[in-house]
Amino acid sequence: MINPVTLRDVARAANVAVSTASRALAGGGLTSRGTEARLRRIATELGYRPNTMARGLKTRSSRLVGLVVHNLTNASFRVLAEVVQKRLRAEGYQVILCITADDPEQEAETMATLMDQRVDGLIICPTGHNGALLAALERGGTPVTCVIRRDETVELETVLAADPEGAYAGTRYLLELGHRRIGLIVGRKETTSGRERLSGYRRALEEASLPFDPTLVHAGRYEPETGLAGSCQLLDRPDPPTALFVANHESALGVLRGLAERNILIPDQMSLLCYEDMPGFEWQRPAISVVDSDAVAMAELAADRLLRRLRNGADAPVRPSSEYRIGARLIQRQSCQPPSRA
Amino acid sequence: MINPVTLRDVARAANVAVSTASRALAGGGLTSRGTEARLRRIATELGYRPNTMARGLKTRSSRLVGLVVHNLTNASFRVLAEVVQKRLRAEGYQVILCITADDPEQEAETMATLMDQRVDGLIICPTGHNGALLAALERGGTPVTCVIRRDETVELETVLAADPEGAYAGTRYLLELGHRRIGLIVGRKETTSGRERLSGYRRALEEASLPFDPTLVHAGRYEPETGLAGSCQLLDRPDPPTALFVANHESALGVLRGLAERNILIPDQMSLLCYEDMPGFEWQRPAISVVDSDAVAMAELAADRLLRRLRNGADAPVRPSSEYRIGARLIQRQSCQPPSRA
DNA sequence: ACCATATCTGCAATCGTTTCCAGTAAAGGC
DNA sequence: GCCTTTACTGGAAACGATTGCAGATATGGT
Repeated sequence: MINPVTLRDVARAANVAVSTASRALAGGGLTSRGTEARLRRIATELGYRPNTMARGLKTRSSRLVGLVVHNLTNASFRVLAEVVQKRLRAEGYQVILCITADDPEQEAETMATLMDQRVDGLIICPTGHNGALLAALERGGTPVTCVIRRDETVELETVLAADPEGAYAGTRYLLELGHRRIGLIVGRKETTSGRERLSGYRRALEEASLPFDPTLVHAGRYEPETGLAGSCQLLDRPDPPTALFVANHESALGVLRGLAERNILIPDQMSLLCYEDMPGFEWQRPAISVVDSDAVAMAELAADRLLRRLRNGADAPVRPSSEYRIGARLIQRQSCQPPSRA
Repeated sequence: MINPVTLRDVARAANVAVSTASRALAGGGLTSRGTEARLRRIATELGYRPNTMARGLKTRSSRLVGLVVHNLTNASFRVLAEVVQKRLRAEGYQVILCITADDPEQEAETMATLMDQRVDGLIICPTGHNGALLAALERGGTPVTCVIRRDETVELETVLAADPEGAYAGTRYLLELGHRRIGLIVGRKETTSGRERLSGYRRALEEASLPFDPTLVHAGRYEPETGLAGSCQLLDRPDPPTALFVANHESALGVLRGLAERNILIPDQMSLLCYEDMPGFEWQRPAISVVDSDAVAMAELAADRLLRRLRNGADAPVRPSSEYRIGARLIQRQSCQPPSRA
């Protein structure tokens, strides 16, 4: 930096001590109104900007928070990043973006560097394999808020989608349309969302006194390839389902292709319902009906919870476990109909 | 932080001065091999992690770089964020994510806080209204690399897509298929990309000795609504074009809907070519052909250029202007055909 | 007039590092 | 064995802010 005008420069220009300058610029009425105004004027004249590192060193707060996500391709993560960044900036915090690719090792490394930066807080979608590190952070006084996924190994403030209810509502919607054979393409059982969405599906089936047919379920990673593989499995059997419930928007791309390649028309020959909304679904013709997990609300809540604890300082009342759920909404568009032939 | 084990603690535990401890852990052979090993051992035993703020205060480098983009919805920005984050992290830098919504005021505010953080460098897609601030940063010794868009008001290292060539290649491809009336849906003239893509389109037309018909061009923001409006304008005329060149992937969503609503089949009744690839295009049936501006390559190059200057320190050879262009690639899929009836 | 109080200001220590400057001890040259 | 060089190490001063403490001035009560 060529022009590092420091507090000392400001103080010198105003003929006061640095301490006075500091107090004046901090406001809070610790100096006379006169000096405060004068210092403020001189500071802006000189273009003084406080050095965050020096301040942080002294005050032990960096005004930095870490945001740790698996990627930015998934719409939930993307929204999370946008919303969190916006909300935190409004409160004077900067966001350090970290991407782990859902890899525990990268996650651990990331956390180490975030601790080095002395971040004031952390919003993370955990892999589930570094609970100890997260707990250590929290114990050290750095609030941690988990989002989208829970780390099962440890008790932390966590914001989740109401997946069981969402999947239940979606399945029930299809059932009420008259579908009896509903294919489910869902996430792996290792993930919270995978398990919970499956459970909601099963509950709706049970309630309708329909047997659970495991061959109608295809589980895989959240990728288009999964959807394609799933549609092969489900559509090419002698008794294909009349409706497909795709529990992730990335897999949905593969499913759409699977359907198109077989010239199966939506919604006339096959009803399609997806989990998690994305821009393309609304614009697609026919527009895809979805159960939206409301990533915006989740992100807002996560930011809110973290900010609350950030404000309280380390002496915040630490509840041992607090889990928040954001309700899912069924958005009916054009991709679901009663089955053509009962 | 409950456990802030400092260098002093390490030094004390090893019975040496802090300065020795500092040198030992820094490596570089300024201490005997024995003490270095011992200090290193003790440091890990105690779980010592250097305080980035204290170090930064002294060394005048924060190992932080700002990444400023308009949003994360656009695929180019998303890729930029992912790639830049990854490359910089590999070199020990953390990325501060900033989102401006293409708003000059937010951009200015963002830049101020980034300067406060004493970021070591900046990668930005500028709005074009804060050139002075960017220039000031650069002059102050903080390297700034612009990407995707250029700030016309000032000379900075800039990485751009080869938009004129890309649009030319795309248009030419359609011309060679035999199309003579090609609709263009493009960005606003205020943006570099909008102007340059239009110019490439015109050049291809001229070369083919075809007249430029301004009524075949629809310009607007990079949003689905633009595509929808554009398709209304172009498709509902008595003499609609036989091919559509959509110069942005977000508008493409609107165009796809416009076509679907009119039951116009791709590629039989209308050829469709888009600018900028996105995952959906490949999975769509028919798969959409694109001119891809290769956001990954742009991001890599931007990160490379910034890193190079970061390594050289402020004494880097500052070339007054250096503009890099990343070539576009035509990816032929299934959405383009010769026109059905000449 | 005098003292207690309230208001403001300055000095100096501190946060956790790095780095300059000496100083000590070992090594080597003669 | 003495002197120069080399190899390590320790002390102390930064970096740029905040903040406890004490001193100085103004204010008010009597």
